[in-house]
Amino acid sequence: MNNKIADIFEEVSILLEISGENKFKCIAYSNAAKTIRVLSESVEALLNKGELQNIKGIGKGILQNIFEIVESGELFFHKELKQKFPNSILELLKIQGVGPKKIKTLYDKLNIASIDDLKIACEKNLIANLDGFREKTQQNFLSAISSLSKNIDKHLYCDALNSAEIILSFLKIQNEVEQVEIAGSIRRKKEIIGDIDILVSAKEIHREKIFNLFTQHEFVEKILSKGETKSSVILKSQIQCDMRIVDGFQFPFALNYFTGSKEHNVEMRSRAKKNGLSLNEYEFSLLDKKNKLPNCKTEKDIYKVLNLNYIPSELRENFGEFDFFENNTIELVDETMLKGTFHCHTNFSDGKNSLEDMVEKAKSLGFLYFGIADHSKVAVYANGLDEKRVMEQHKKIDELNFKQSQIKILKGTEVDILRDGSLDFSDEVLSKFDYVVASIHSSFKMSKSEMTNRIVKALKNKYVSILGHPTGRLLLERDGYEVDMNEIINVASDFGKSIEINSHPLRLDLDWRFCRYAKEKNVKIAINPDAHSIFEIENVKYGISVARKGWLEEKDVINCWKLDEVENFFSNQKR
DNA sequence: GCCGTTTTCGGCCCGACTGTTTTCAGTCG
Repeated sequence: MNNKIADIFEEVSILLEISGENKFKCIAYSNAAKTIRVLSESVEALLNKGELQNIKGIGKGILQNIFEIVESGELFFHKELKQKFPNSILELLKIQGVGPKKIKTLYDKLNIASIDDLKIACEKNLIANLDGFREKTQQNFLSAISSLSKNIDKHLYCDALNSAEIILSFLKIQNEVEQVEIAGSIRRKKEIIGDIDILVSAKEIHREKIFNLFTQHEFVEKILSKGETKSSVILKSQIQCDMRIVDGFQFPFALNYFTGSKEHNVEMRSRAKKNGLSLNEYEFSLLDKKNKLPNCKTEKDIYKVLNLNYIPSELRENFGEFDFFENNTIELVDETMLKGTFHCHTNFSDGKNSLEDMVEKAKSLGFLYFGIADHSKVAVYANGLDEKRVMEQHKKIDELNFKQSQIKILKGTEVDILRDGSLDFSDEVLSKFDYVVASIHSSFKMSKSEMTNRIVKALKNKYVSILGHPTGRLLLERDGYEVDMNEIINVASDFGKSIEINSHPLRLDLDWRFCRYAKEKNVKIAINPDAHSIFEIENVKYGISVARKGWLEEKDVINCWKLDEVENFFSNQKR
């Protein structure tokens, strides 16, 4: 229900904008949608308890609307708005340079209500004759429509990071560049990245040269815009990259601003105002001339002026960080804290490398323990192990453990959760492993409640230690299966089970948005690479990013624990 | 439509860039 209400409010917000409504009314609906989407309790429950109206951003009008949707399943006001325009009209927003105002004009004057309509109108040269539109705008529309079909507006975090790091190293060696940092959603470690933001500080006389070096570099495919402080390009990797250059003293302000998120910035500026200051991307300025202008050399100083402790970039989503950092700080988990991992495949099933090679790689990464979890027998496509081959693998692991003591190899399995929630090995076989990762690899299309029950049943098996990739999503490729993640976390909490953050760049599943709830419920997290080769073991770094973004600390992540603590955790689960 | 440590009305974050204009509206982040 929460998502349904959020969807409706989001659409209302956009449709009101297209209708030319007061923009703050639109923002109010959009804010309400965002607030409702991230509630950890259902709207119905909050409504029953009479607590819904206490939530910031939900006033009298929105509350009435929520009540109507809960009661009748729809919102009359929303239906009425929708009837004013064809359904397809919202897709026009996907086009770069098209916003609500242009949509209104295009619809009123030329009856354009879809991307196809717009393309045809451009090709017929109809746009260039509209008031406020000319030839250039028409060309831009056509080019934006063609990039849309190339899907260049969304990228995996790892791909965007790789491209960004190439640019970063190029800029770092330029003499004219004083400071350079990756900002934007990469710095916030979002799982999906729209574009790359690079921030540079340099003397004004050098700016033009740096912009030229950047835009004329061989990694650039196309220049989108070039101004005095900002330049945008499309890279050969098909990712848009924006670069800004500011003065040295402006750098912390600009870094903070261009890291975002937008929602975080809005709150920063509103807090500045309450402190008699105005904040922009370059500096603080005084609203009340009687005050003294604060001196800020770092981002930490900026937060301090606003009576906040330093907020790590990953947490800047206006997701509760402002309340928390007024009086608290947090030391987020980081890569140096990892002592091992639990979900790696070998060539016993569908991994590319041998047990020995995988263990050697784990040693080289400084791990103290290393869990093997090959597929179970039903995963025929992945050469899953039957009971006999499990025993062979266990024998091999015992031998390797006997031969060396630098790293402890743990015996695990990634057992399939079958359609009915039972597991692919009997309890007797499961009892022979040090730990068990249980995952779904089949029958994705079940109803939300069936899928939730399926996973809950598996979690209740006393031999299950860790729930693997809890939604099965493949980012930008396949949505996860429908599942009530709050309920899964509740059950994991009741039964002392761990949930995996699968660190494969395509998965990053558990999603960071649920980590904080898991932490609240004392559900421990395992950061697992799901490695199918020695190189993929290093993917744990992406899992660390998710964990940081999900507010997790060393104590919340079992891979950060000592070997005996981990072994105790697993054996206690079986009691 | 929401909100309040200058409260029940009058604000609501702020600036760069583009493309259209000839001073600015729209979009974007």
